[in-house]
Amino acid sequence: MNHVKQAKRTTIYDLAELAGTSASAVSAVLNGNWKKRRISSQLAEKIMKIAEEQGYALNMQASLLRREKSHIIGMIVPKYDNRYFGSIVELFEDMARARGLFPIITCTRRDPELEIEAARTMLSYQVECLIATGATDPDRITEMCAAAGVRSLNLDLPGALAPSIISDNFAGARELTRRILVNCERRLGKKGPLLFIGGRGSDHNTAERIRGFRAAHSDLGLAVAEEHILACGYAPEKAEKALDDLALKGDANVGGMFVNSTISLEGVMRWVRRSGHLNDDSLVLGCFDWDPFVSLLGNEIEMVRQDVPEMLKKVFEVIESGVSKPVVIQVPPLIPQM
Amino acid sequence: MNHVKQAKRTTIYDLAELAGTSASAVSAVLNGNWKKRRISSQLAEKIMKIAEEQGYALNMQASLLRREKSHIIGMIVPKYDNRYFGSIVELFEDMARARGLFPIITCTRRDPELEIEAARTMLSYQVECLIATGATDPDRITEMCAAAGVRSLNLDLPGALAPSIISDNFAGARELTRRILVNCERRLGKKGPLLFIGGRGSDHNTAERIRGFRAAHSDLGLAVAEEHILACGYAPEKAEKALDDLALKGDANVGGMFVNSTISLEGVMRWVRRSGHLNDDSLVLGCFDWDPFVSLLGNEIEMVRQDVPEMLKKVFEVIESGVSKPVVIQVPPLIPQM
DNA sequence: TTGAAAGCGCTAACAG
DNA sequence: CTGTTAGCGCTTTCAA
Repeated sequence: MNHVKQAKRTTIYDLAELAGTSASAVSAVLNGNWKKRRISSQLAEKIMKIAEEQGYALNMQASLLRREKSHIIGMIVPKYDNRYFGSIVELFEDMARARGLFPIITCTRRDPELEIEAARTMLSYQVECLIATGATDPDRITEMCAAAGVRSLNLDLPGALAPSIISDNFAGARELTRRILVNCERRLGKKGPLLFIGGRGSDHNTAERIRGFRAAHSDLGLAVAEEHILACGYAPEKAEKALDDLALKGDANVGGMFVNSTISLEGVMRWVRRSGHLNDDSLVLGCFDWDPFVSLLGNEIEMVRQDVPEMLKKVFEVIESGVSKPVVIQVPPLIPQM
Repeated sequence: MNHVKQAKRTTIYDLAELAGTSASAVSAVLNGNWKKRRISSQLAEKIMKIAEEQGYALNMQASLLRREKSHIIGMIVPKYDNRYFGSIVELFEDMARARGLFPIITCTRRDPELEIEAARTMLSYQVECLIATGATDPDRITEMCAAAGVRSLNLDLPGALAPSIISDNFAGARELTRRILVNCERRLGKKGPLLFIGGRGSDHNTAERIRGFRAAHSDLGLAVAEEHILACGYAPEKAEKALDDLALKGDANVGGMFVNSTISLEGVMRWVRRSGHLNDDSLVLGCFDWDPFVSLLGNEIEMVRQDVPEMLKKVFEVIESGVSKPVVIQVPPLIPQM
């Protein structure tokens, strides 16, 4: 093992010279397709040994330039601050590698400009496929990709121009709402109506969840007041403020809440603690999202967990099937036994 | 905007032909260094317009192959399942981009094999610098990088061969322990001794935190029993089981605990809830880590938050200064006012 | 069983 | 002010 700092990296030409052979032989051996070329195993071993000794590392840029396929797969993701996106990224990397692909991921902080900047960069890196997770403007990304002849997919939030894999937000929200209502009756003796809080009314998922929320109410003959739907955004402070505003209007005597994400739940819980509803069963909560600490919060908060493994399974199925029509695949979320 | 699916991507030669000029002019214009070449702004604008129309995207592989520097910076990170690593990744991407670097990040699940596999791949992609975050075997990575003439840095967990930026675990743990002891006295009327739980005894951070834990006890003339140091690993189940075992030995009458991470805290809290210490102030906790839900758990859990912005600032300072000696830079963690 | 050579798309001298 | 040219390191025919 030599530790000489080399100004220039070792190339296959260096190895060829050391082995007394040619660059093409070295290339073939190092790529493992040397039986096809019927290179003597003697030469092959010699080359491998020398490569090892020299600490040779392939120059992927050169390799990729010459090759037709890059085997790079890209993903853009909005945030790393919750378990949902964290598990998407972790599992995506795993599954991509298992398929011989090289995953590159970038976080765009829900910033539309950054999203398309990131997409452009990924295209420069010759991604073969780009997955836009929770993108604010997925169709713009799809258009960019299409122009470069690259396929794209939407995950979590759907787009109109590419295949989309999303949770079944309507069914999940309806069932979650139903459970919160049941818990209300059991614990408070009265059935709702509930408050909906968190998320953006403009995003598809939130709209679908509100629809499910309404459906569950009307299933039981309950009416939902317009002012009890608070799609105030995702940030904790926004949820906290929305509840303060509601309380100021003297209208905070709801028995239960449907919270649209753990991030919003953070704000809700801060408000709850502040306003003295702590742990006394007087507030019945449900959250369309999952985090291990939530079940330890002590309010028996019902959770809906999006089925990340199944969603990613579908993602790779779509990629491998070659489908690029704008279908929407809905994956049922997981709801623990009641 | 043409939406024709092109089998072949547009190159600078295509653009040059369309603009009636040469590839080098196109290259210069697209790279922004055309005033150096004193290309007429007329030509420049024409080229840019055509590039736009054609949806041209640079082939980074070709560009990088020719250029001397890749401007790619790599990071490996153990997990995405907690706020600490999540914020490291998010901020790292930001800071890298702000410096004109392209960040590539990969998650290695605390798997030593995956770590070096990932490092090797990043080297193939010509990273100029590799940051090993919380690596189980940082020195092996440093050696690989050194052999390829690439600089490397350790973050969160130190190594012996490259600069390391880590939290001041000793001081942080000592202060956290002191606070837990004060809380014990205030809430329970007795001062410790405490239990230490979570982490691996073999990792530097855990060892330093145990040292700080011990120091805070001896500052107050308290002794720490060997069997009250439970470096049982990070997984929640391991913490839960360790506490069960301790309780079985009839030795669970500790007044307070120092929990080594939010991941371990998850297991601790499950055990607490199960064993009936819920919310009754009979258990005083502190956690060397931060998560917004922890402050909502209701046990007044003291937290130490690692100073991610400051740590990453140091990382880039070291990179930019060109230092590659194995120094260890310790960043004080943040502890909220008492 | 092996080597020579072309060329992937781009950049940077250098020569006008 | 602009074009020609020589590679970057690798893969892959093709010829021997």
